[in-house]
Amino acid sequence: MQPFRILIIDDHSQAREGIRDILEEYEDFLIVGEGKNGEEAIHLTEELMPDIILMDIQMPVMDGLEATKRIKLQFPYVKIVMITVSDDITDLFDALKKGAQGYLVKNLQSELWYEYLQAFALDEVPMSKEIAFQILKDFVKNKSEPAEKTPLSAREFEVLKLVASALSNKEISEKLFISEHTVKSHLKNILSKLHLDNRVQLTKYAYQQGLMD
Amino acid sequence: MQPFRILIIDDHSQAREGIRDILEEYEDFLIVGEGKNGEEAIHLTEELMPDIILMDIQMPVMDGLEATKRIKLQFPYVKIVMITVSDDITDLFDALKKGAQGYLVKNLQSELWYEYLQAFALDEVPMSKEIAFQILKDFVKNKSEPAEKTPLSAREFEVLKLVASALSNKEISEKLFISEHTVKSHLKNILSKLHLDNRVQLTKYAYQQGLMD
DNA sequence: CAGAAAATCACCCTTTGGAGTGATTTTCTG
DNA sequence: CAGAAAATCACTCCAAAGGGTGATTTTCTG
Repeated sequence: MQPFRILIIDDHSQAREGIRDILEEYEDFLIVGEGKNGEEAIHLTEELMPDIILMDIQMPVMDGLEATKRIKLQFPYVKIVMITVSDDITDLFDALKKGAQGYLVKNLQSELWYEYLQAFALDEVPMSKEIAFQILKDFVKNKSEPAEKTPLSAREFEVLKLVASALSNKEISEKLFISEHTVKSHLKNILSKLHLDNRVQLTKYAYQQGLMD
Repeated sequence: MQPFRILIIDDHSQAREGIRDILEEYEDFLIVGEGKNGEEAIHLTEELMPDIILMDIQMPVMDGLEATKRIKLQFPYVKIVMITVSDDITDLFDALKKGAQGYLVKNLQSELWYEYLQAFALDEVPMSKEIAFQILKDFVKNKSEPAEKTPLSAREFEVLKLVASALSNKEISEKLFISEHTVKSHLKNILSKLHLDNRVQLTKYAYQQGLMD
């Protein structure tokens, strides 16, 4: 089996080194190139045809989000994982909207990097449930008023998961010891926040985002 | 009190071993013989006079259903429990019609095997529909492999994927150039075949089974 | 070709879901 | 503590979904 060809894009050379050190330990990953901004990312992608691009979000010249959007337009089959320091969670949603398939926090332990990328390369995980959940939770905790992109509350997230588990409103109400009215109310808010129309779309969303087991 | 004398009939030696391993832990069960097809089952029954026969359904030479029918003709007081891998639900009903008093799914936890056989041997359980129903329900819930007997047609699979894409029946009907009635009809059949209740469960199923992109 | 299986459509009826609106209580947080 | 956010509940209305039953046409297959 051939190794997965990986391209690293980050403006900090130490960051690139760190990632390289982590991944070089594993034979099934081959780092085929490195770049330090979005423009280089595009050129290197054309040139090297990597399987996976690890892309920093904040970069000079052209940032990771813009580069992701353009690369996905030209090479939709390339997988792009955004990397970032753990603070700027909100950018993740933009990243996903622009076409990134995954998301990694820089200061993750190296084994987790490997585990995650391994699964990611094999299409097993769109984005791990834990990471997604963690991000959402952090997001709820840290961010207070992004006004436009309102995060789900913990309770709403709970309801979300039960809906996507294919429970009816009635079943959810019994499980949470609240009235069916309340479940409907939560669901209404969830759908509104996520810009979805019904529970089937929500279920699809939950699974695609890797929020479920 | 004497142990119950048990005869195991299964064409797979590992299966027999598995069952033996489970039952040997309990003193009130004694395995008096083993056979690998229906013919052997008949001979061994004449020879050994077991109290209970655990009989696989699918076997070469003579299958478990036929063997059950003949043995019950000759030795009506012998109790026969059909054992089977979890897939072939419909065969179980045939087994009951042919005279089997009970059945067990192979990949049941060992404690349940014991509990069930224990009750069975003591005539505490007249092999009622309750158990059948219970086991069926459990096993539909836990082990939801699509039954081989009823695979989805290509069209049904097409509808399945559209449903799990979160399209409404109306949208699906427009996409496929058929009436909404027909979509409902397909969906009804799909849900029935997969033992699901609604489109949300189907969506969950589709994603969990990796049927979606 | 004939029978079986699949696909198509129709109608009825009940349950569930979702939008809209509004209100009260609880919890969090500066 | 006070105000904000979240959680709770209630009610109406209409659309969507799903079960049951049955029928016709098309396609597959021995």
